[in-house]
Amino acid sequence: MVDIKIKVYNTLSQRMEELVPLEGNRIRMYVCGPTVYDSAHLGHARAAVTFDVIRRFLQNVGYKVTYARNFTDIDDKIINKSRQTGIPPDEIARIYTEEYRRDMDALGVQPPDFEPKVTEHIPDIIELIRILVDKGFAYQSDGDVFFSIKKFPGYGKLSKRTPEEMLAGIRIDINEKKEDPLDFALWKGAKPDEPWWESPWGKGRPGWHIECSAMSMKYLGTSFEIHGGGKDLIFPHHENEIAQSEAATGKEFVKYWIHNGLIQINREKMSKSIGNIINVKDALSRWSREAIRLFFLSHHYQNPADFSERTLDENESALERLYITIKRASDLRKEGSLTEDRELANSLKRFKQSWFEAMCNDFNTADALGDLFELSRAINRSVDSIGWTPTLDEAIKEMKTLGNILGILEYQPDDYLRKEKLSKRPIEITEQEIEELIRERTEARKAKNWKRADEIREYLKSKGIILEDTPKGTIWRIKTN
RNA sequence: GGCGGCGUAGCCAAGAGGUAAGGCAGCGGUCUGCAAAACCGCAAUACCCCGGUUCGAAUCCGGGCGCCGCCUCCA
Repeated sequence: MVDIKIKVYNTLSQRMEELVPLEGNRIRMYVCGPTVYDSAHLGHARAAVTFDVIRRFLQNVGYKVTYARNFTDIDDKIINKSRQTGIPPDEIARIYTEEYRRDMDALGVQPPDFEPKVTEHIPDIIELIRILVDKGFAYQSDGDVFFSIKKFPGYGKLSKRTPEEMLAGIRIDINEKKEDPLDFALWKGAKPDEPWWESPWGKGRPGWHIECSAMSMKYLGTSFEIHGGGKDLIFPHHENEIAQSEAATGKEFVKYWIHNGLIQINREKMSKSIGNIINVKDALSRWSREAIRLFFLSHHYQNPADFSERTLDENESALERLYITIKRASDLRKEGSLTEDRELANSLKRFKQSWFEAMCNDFNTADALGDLFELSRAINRSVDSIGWTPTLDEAIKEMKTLGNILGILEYQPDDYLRKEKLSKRPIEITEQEIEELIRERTEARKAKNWKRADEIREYLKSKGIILEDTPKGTIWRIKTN
């Protein structure tokens, strides 16, 4: 059994609640994945990283987590893209699905247990719509099938507005096929040149919301613990999912609704129309994946996160600090005091506990990171004052473990400090040349030829290489900024 | 117009009744041939403003000001 109390903010109740599984210690979570018609951007990345960390944390404290994230691979946007490019819709979907997987992998996001695609679940979707029609929640109208929001009394409970309020601000075109302007499509009759599937209502394709109901219930059951996604999905997407699912099953669909805040660029929404989209690939060409994760995690997941190059640079520097700590502690000779470092042991205990408290408080990664940095300082202090002790090994191990739950500190220190950074800012010098110059400089230093030694260090610095003279010799790393 | 959120040091960002985490940048010191890294120290004295509740408020309440999101495809 899991004996730790985790509090989560539930969008549905608008308050913090204790996370309690519907049964046993199993947590099922479904997160809305991308519509695959274009490259993944930082918004997709944040959602993926947020729930990746939630999943890792829940697993770490002992929950058995089943995680599903869908691909919407048939949709108006895909069809439009196909028209623009001449590439068939299924090919568009295939290209961007693969790209999304590569991008998420590059960000260190672990693949979900299930990644269902809409086009592979048409029969499940049709079956769900049929149930809704049979129960009188949905009606057919000229080849389309609509959900009748009037029939579902709870409509608006997630987004906290009544149908009257929604109607007041409505800007959508009035569709005369609908009985009520707020009704939404479950099934769309095929127009000429559109992909279609056979259904009891004629040729067509699923509406946008029904897929997530059908697929989440298929893989996770008619009721499950966590459903997540970006805040922008609360209405209408998630509101509609609740209506469809609960109308069909008569049961509560999801216990906890979790929504991550959106990425902003210069205090402004990131969007196609503004033209300020930052792709995952572009971000990764400039910053390490862990610096990007650190950027997300240094904000509470519910808050907006304002992107800027400066902030990302700062996160890269901060990450470097942690890796340098690991490196200098790991490089110590395992000799000297075999007794434990009491002070470090106490710090370790304290910061570890504080870290878990932060994570249990609605996955407050920003707070938790503070503990990681404090642990880092405690480790450095121990290295400076005592040197190697068994406690030090333990502290480093723990620091990595806590970092790993956040999906950081997964590199070997040298791989991060040299190779990873090298790939971000190519330098015009080879590792061999660097090593050779370091040897020459070491000789110069032995001869107390400080002029030559400083010359070499300055030269390497101009190439983006930082040298450090340590008791064990000279080490190098790539300059951060 | 309706609904929701935000405003904390030069910058980023936690905290949400008990006297301001952490990171980046900066300054001073220790260490160093000099550096770098690390460590120590300094740095918010009204936490947007004005009132109120309280022994006590950045945290709660009321009123302003500024900014943002959703209501339309969107992570």
